[in-house]
Amino acid sequence: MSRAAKIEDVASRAGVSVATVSRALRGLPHVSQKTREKVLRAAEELDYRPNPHAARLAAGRSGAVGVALPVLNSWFYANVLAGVEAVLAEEALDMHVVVVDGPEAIERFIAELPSLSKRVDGLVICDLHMPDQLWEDLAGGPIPVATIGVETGLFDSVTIDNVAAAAEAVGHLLDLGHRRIGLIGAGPEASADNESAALRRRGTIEALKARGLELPPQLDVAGSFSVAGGKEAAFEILDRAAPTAVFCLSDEMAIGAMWAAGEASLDVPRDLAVVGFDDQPIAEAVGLTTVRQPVSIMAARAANSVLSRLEGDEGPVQRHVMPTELQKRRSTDFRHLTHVHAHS
Amino acid sequence: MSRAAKIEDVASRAGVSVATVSRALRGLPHVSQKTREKVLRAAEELDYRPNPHAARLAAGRSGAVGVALPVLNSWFYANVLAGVEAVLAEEALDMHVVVVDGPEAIERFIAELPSLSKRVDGLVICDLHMPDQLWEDLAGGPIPVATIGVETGLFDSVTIDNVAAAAEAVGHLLDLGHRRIGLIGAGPEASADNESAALRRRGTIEALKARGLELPPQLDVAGSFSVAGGKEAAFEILDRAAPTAVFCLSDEMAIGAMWAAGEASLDVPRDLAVVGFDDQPIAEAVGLTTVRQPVSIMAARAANSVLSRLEGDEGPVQRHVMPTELQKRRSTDFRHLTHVHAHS
DNA sequence: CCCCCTCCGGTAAGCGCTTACATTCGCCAG
DNA sequence: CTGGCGAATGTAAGCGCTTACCGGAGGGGG
Repeated sequence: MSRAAKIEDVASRAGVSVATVSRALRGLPHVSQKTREKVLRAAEELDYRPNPHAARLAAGRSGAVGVALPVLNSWFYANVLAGVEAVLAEEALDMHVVVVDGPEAIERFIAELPSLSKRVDGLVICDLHMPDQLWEDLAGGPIPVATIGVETGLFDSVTIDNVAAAAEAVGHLLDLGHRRIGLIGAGPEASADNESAALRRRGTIEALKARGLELPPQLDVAGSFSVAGGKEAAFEILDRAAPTAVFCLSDEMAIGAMWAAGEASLDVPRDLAVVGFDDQPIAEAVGLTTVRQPVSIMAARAANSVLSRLEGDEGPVQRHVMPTELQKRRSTDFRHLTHVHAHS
Repeated sequence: MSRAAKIEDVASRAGVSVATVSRALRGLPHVSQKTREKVLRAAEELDYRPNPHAARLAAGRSGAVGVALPVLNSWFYANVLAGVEAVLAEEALDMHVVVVDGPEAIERFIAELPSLSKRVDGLVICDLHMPDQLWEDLAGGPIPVATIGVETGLFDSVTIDNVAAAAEAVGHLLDLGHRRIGLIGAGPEASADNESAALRRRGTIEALKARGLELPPQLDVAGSFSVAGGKEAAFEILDRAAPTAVFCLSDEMAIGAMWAAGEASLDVPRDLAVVGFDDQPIAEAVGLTTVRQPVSIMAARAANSVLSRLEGDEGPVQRHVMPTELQKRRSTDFRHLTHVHAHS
């Protein structure tokens, strides 16, 4: 295998200068049709591949877009990634994944931001929380950014109305007659690092208040966004407050809660109604009532925002608020409840 | 914001040459302790960040590792990604994700391979199938590769014993007395694009044969590796051959099959036993018997293989075959017939 | 006291592109 | 026929870093 061809090789084979090759290969103007074909043929024959690093160095662009998210192996974030990937692939852009989990990773992310800005042309940031000052620094930086799940006012964002979505979910439970409703996934301290959770908690509280109810501390527990986390939190809440329903901030947690209910010999939904959040495919399979959010569409929209900024769009910051929809299923099916809660 | 500092700025501020700065910053020898400190201080003061593209161009290394996989939003691949990411993050390497789904994406992947080789230093390839010739080309290429789920003999690989794992799963069903066992996820044509599925199918057939049984075509159906795919395939198989058990090649499919059973008013496991593959957390939550494979450990191992090759390890090709373990749960529990929650 | 060897550190030549600017080439109006 | 004017192409200066190679400075043995 001879060493890889460089632009110079193509140039001499096509009998033109490197500048012409560069222009021809990138479809720039000021190249005659004939020359362009000659160049393309030469490149083809040599199986020429431009060296991306050289191109990036010279042009100052990197041909890559970064995606920052807190974890990879949850349904939600995997789908965010998939959504972003789909649009980047379309544009032949590289996808650079950065996982920012936990405080010290955020620390590192922040420290590396200037460096990151040099290696990607744009950035999609999902559910990351950092001081306002740093967002502003980012906004002052060289690359366009779009956020998912966070609203800074500085960048294009795509979010859902977490408050309303949670209120709808909890309202559904209230309509069914539930009065002791547990919330799993936020906890009183929520907001520091999980804005969505905090907002959903607020929606929950508002829905309760609208009926003259409160969210007592023992029905308001945090927990990791996983099956195990949901299970654990559910056990805790069942133990402390005997709720008739729980609203879990992710489907994984909800499934964990259903698991816990089963282990506690509680029937879902008769003894415990469960509502989740996300509507991953498994939710429908197990009959879980949940809030659907259009994850990959949201991700795609964020990616597209970055792309259009990259293409020079200087318009005002766009805030996309995507629709959510409560999917009512067996886990809250009122027909199982009529007898039990008829007059509560 | 003044323009970003370059190495030259650091050099003059520290009163040394750029060469010394480069050496000092990268921890190379031939720099006295005193000089190194001086340089580090200058770099710190200027908030200097090396331009990765320049570094890569000059050094020929890219500081990034690629990960190629067929999809992002399935539990298995999301965990592969997470596993790889964890080790790359440790080494401060960038992760470059390439999704290769479907024939024309493979086509494109192959076409872009030479180019990809220039932008990453190494590559982890997961469950990709392409002609031997191309694997050999890759092996002749400049970057180390490790594979997950495929065994080429040319690269370090990490796999599981799919045949044995499937045989164990099916053996379990046979031990329970099942005789009409459906297989979902492979199908008679398997192998073209999904080697793992083909091997698991072989294991299934072998286990059956060991008991003098066969896998009739109507019990041997393909299907997409998703909840919906599993559901659909299950309906088909239930309709055509009334099995007493199904072995699904992923947990998602198994959950889809359980869903289908429910819709067909069949009790799991009484009327239909279900076995999955992967053992994602949800499997335990829903009591699904399944084959556990250590996904993120496998991914991490593959990533580490690439890293050690990158560090110059020239040893012989390593083939890691990771252990699997059948997790027996309610979905195949014959005792379930009498005790509804006889499960820990 | 001189020489050679070892460390440090500096000089400068790239790495393979992009692009501002210069140059050439047609072609048409005068 | 010739000057002029775009369009096409070439020239060459970087982009910011790495590294081969070279010189200089100590230090110890002869």
